[in-house]
Amino acid sequence: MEEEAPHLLEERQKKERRVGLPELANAENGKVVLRFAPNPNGPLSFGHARGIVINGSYAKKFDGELILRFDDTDTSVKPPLIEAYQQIPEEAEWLLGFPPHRIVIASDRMEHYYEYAEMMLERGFGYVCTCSAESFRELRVAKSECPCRNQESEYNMELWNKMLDGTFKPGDSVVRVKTGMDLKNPALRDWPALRMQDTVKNPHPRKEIGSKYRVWPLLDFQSAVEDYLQGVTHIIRGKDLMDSTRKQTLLYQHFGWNYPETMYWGRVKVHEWGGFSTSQMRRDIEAGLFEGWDDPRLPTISALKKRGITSEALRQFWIELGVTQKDISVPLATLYSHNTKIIDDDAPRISFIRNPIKLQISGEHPQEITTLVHPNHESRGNRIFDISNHTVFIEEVDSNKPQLRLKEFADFDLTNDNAEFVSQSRTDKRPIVHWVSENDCHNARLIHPIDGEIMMISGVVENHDYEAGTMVQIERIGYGIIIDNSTIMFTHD
RNA sequence: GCUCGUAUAGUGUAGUGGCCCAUCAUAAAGGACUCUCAUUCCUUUGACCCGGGUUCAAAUCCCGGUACGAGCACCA
Repeated sequence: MEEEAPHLLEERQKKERRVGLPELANAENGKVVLRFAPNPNGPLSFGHARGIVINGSYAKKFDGELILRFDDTDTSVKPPLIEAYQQIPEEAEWLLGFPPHRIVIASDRMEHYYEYAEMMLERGFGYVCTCSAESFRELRVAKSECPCRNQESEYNMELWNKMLDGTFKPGDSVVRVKTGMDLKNPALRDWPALRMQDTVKNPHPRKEIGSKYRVWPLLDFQSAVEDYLQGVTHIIRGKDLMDSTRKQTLLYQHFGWNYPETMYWGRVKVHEWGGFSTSQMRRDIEAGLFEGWDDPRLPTISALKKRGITSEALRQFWIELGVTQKDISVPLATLYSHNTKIIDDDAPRISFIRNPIKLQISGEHPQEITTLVHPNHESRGNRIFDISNHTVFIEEVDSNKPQLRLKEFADFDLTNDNAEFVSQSRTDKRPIVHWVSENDCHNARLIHPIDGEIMMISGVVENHDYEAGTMVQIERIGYGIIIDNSTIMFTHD
């Protein structure tokens, strides 16, 4: 049987659960080229991370390339932010663990777009349309052609030159791709490829570009041409761009090109954040509602990084969600759970006392207590608390417990601010609370972003010399990241 | 209005006609370990949108409905 019908044996096998990313159609090892193309109108946000992680992971898996492309062709509606040109590649590298293989800036590639626009006009599958946006909208709905559609290519070139030399003004004309006004899908009918922008009034923020160009490509055209020029083999993007694929495929047919393989993901919301738009965040920051792009309340990559979310957790999170076209809403708990698994084994334990209450200790007791930096790793060393002055701090919420055990120290009975030593060994089920000795702590604050507010919790923290950026486990509170010697940012439970 | 897409436990996700009285994770609840409300481990709860059809056999294919989302921008 093995020889005659091996497939029958194979089919008996239990199907294994697929883990990780789904298969990529027509992917040849070493020849896969993917791209992620954000508008640099702000630094990367949580949602962008999906594009970086998914495309980057496929590039890595197939030993291919990831292009990071700045689609910065709009200077008025969503103008680029100059800092983003540097910040985005840094954030992309942080997220991926490797830098993008190529970086392409659309505003550096205008001559190419012009070249293909002219080719389109010369070959007769594009035309300069001088109808107003409103009147064309009516034509699109009515499935009727506009008069400009049947112009000779010489005349189109004439009008094109009027766009280039500024005889035409923004709004006067636009270059359209001839796809058909009778197409079933209204979104595809003779779509606009290039338009004019007033770059004197709204100069491009890159100073080498500034007011250099009047005519600018729109996304569908620029992206399509650039994907071709860069040899992109696979496009993975949001399903809101499905009609973009259809538009671009029609353009590719005109040029005689083959469109890349495409995959889409659905819309993602986070329970705690709702939707998020870069433009809106930019307005809010400029209005002073937030401290900056890395304000811990914001769903940006820089904020998450600053709060102590690891890139590894972000990668696992997005890969786990996969590339389904479902519109989903996920809780942050999922991301936090990944993060906990990554940091816990390494995070030193530290005591932070919120709203500290000072306690005088009476009775015979040890002068010094030693406890582990990490309960699962003795090799990580000890923490030492000196209580020779008989003074410790506990949290205010613990101070109303008449009987308690100071963790790793001893059982005590409380009366007001006095703690009577009972026993060093554990004698009953009294609650165990964390504490610090007055001799080994200093004033500190815990920054806790919650519900759109930033709570500043003052207290005392045990003395430590952890560097900024160290992830710690704050005993009985959660995980946090060291900001400086007297500041910890709360990361999550 | 036209066009397109999606629909599996609370939340995500696997599943492409028999292996599925449905996978894994997360969440919740309970428990073990533990001198943290941490980590680790164990247990439990819990789902194929609805209605037809095709087939010996459907979560999986087809049709209809419903719900949700997206596009129809001189934004990306």
